[in-house]
Amino acid sequence: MRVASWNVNSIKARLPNVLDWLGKVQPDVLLMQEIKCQDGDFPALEFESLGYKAVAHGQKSYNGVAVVSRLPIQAARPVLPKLQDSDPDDPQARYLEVEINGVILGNLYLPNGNPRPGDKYTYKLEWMQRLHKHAAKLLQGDMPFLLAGDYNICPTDRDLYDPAGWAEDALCYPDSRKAYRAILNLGLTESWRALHPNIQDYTFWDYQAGAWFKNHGLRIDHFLLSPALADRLQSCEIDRAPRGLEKASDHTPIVCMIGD
DNA sequence: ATGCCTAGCGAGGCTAGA
Repeated sequence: MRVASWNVNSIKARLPNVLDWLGKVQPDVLLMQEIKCQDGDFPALEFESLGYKAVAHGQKSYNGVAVVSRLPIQAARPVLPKLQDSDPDDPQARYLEVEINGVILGNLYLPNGNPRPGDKYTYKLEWMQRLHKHAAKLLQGDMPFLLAGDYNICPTDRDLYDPAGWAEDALCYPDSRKAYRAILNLGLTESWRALHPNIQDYTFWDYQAGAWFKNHGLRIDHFLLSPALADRLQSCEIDRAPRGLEKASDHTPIVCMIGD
């Protein structure tokens, strides 16, 4: 099963690019983040014409996640559980979990968290606690799973072009990295780094200041695999090509090959 | 170092992203 993740930065603005890429790369499943539309406005028919069924969990203007799959989607759960039942519901559409081929795929758009400190950073850390708790629960179950998407976490100083300049940013700040490592330390495998221990690459380049041209990027999109799924991991590659096209998203796709 | 881009909303210049 070939599974890809891509923060598309608006599915309406990116539809031709995404459809072209699907036709070329032919993943079985694509997890998308920042679709920036409500469920009813998601262009499901265009994906169906390529043989992909779509499930969207969106909201007006911001955020939003969606899964398209050419394998049957056996279940879909558009919610990351709260820490406490008494906590208020999260109005932001950032998580959509599906079951495909006996695998749970959690598609996530983790909060950016800037400016830090502040309410947005507090929300980021709370959201990561929720993800941590949910990962621990999934590990107690029988199904292999992955948690993939835009983590808005740059795991180490090797994962960006200018560590000193970004040290205080919510993507790199020690508390952010610590919360991310705590999730990994439950026993999950970050697929790209596991297979590429010694190279530097990125998944995001800002639109501004010639960041793409200068290769000023960050690696913030990740696949975290449960132990059973990590055993089946065959490859994981960042596909830079879409970032260089016209009307590109500021993120580029990452693709995992999972054996049967 | 961040708003030099880009997108949404909606109709002018805000918010948001990383």
